[in-house]
Formats: sequence, structure tokens, C-alpha cells
Amino acid sequence: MTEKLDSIDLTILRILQNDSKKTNKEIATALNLTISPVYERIKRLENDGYIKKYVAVLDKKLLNYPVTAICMVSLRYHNEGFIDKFEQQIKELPEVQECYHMAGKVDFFLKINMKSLDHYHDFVRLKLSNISNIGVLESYFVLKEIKQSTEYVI
Amino acid sequence: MTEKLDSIDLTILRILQNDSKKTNKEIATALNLTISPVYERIKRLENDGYIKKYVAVLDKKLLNYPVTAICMVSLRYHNEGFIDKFEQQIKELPEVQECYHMAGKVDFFLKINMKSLDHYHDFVRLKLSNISNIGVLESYFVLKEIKQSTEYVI
DNA sequence: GGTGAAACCTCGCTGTC
DNA sequence: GACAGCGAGGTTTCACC
Repeated sequence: MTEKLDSIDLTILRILQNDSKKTNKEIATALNLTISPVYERIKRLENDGYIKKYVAVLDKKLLNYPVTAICMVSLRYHNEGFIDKFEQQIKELPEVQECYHMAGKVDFFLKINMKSLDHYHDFVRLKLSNISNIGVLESYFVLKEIKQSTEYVI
Repeated sequence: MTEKLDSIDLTILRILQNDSKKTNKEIATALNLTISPVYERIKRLENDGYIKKYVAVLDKKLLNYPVTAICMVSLRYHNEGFIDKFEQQIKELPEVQECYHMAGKVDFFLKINMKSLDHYHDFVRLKLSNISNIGVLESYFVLKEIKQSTEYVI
């Protein structure tokens, strides 16, 4: 494991989290380096876990997933076992893109993408409701996506 | 612009949204095709906008951004001009990773990553508060990230 | 930790069916 | 729309600094 990242590492990460198709050559040029050190630093950043994965970001609208819901869930019981069980069940639902365990009145935030409100209705009725221990479930619908990114300000 | 995607297109998109480093050769093998059609389909999917970009997903914890907040904002005034102005100002804040205009009582959901609660405090005090027209601002903190993905169930 | 070059492989394209 | 095959260029490695 590495201890610290220097400014070259950070620049590489900044470039890759914006466009992972940049070649080592392009990155090397931007950094006034040769290809080899860039190659080796990227390998190190991958192996040390700084870079988790490389993904293609798709267009939700074109793929016909226009409905996004934010769902706030509160559990009925809060024992460790119940919480772990809930988390496990949520992980297995591919429709749930994001899920966070929260501090405060609401226990979980979920972000869910759907083809239509009917699909969302079915999802809540057939899948979410099958998860026991849900006390309160409130759905909010997205009117417009202002911003969606995976970048960090590093 | 293309009208419809066939099952080969969907398989390619499924593969790439999970791992964009897969080579055309690997994808071709998985699909029992040669490289050329895979190459041409991906080019088409990029040009038609189905694939928006390729990014590296970084590890928040290792980069020392352990604090994630969900922020719910309600505006004071809801004229078109005010809403557009607010959206514009949010877009310019790199700390805000996601922002959605919502239907209902709350106007906007924001997801924000920070190095510490102190940084979050400064962010709210110095940046968010500088945005006029914010009526109500409620912050919820993430205890644990259960799931975070950019994939769609296509 | 960087350089530069060699070996290898994939990409990106063209012609053909 | 898919196949075959090629030259260019990217990836990977290594000896050297």
C-alpha cells in the first residue's frame, strides 16, 4: 500500500476520472513526462485501489429510463441484524443505483431508475414491499437532473 | 440517429458500463462475433450518444473524502428565472456531485463529498449560503455507503 | 523515479462477401 | 451487416541512468 500521492498522481487521477480513454502518451505529454512513469503510476494507482474501476457512462434518456426516484426508507426495527439484512437485500436489487445509510430520522436514501411510473409502481409493490422491516417509505420524483458526476475535487 | 438497439448493442452496453477496459476482442469473443462489427457498433453507440463518456471511478475513502452529505434545498421564490439561476450556480460548484430538481415539497436534492465536517461547514457557510434564494436547507449525513453505481438495468 | 527503445498486441480502417 | 487482414499506434517490459 502507498502512503501518499504526489501532485503527479493527483493530476493523473484528475484526468482519468474525467476521461479514462486518454492514452498514456497524452497524459505523459500533459505532465511533461515519458510514457513509462505514467504507465507505472497508473498501474500502482489501480493496484492500491485508488482507481476502483473503469466504466462507460450511458445516457439514461436515450435508453428509455426517464423516471428517477429518490426513496427515503425508515426501518421498523434497528437491531444490527435487521439493518444488515436490509442492506443485503437492497444490494441485490439492480434497479437501486445508489443506497446510503443515513444519520438521523430517515434511515436510508435510495436512488432508483425506471422506464415508467408504472414500472416504479410495480417495483415498490413487488420488490421493495417484499423486504420486511420497512416502516416508512417516501418517494420523491426527479423533475430534472441538474448534475450527475462521479468526480471528486482532488 | 439510430432508432432502436438490438440485443447485441445492449450486451455491448452492459459490458462497457461495468468495465470499459474490455477490449473489442474480448467483447467479440463473448458475443461470438469478430472484432469489426463490435468496433463499428461501439463507434455508433458513441456517436449516437448512448455512451456519454468513459471515466475512472476513484475510491472516496482512500482519497480522504469520507464525508458525504445529502442536502435538501427549498427555494424562496419559484419563478423560472430564479430556478435557472440556482441551477446555474449549483453546476459551478465542483463539490456538488449530484443535483436533482424534485417534484414535491423539497425543490432540490444535492449530494456533496467533503474531507471533513469542518470542510462541510465552510462549504455551507461560504458557498451555499452565497446562493441567494435558498429558503430551507437541511443536511443529512451518510453513515455508510451501501451501494453506488452508474449502471442501468438494460 | 525517470528515460528510451524493443516486442507485442489491439485498434482502426479498407476492401470483400 | 459481418469477415479478413494490414499498418499505425498504444501497451508493456527492461536495461540503463
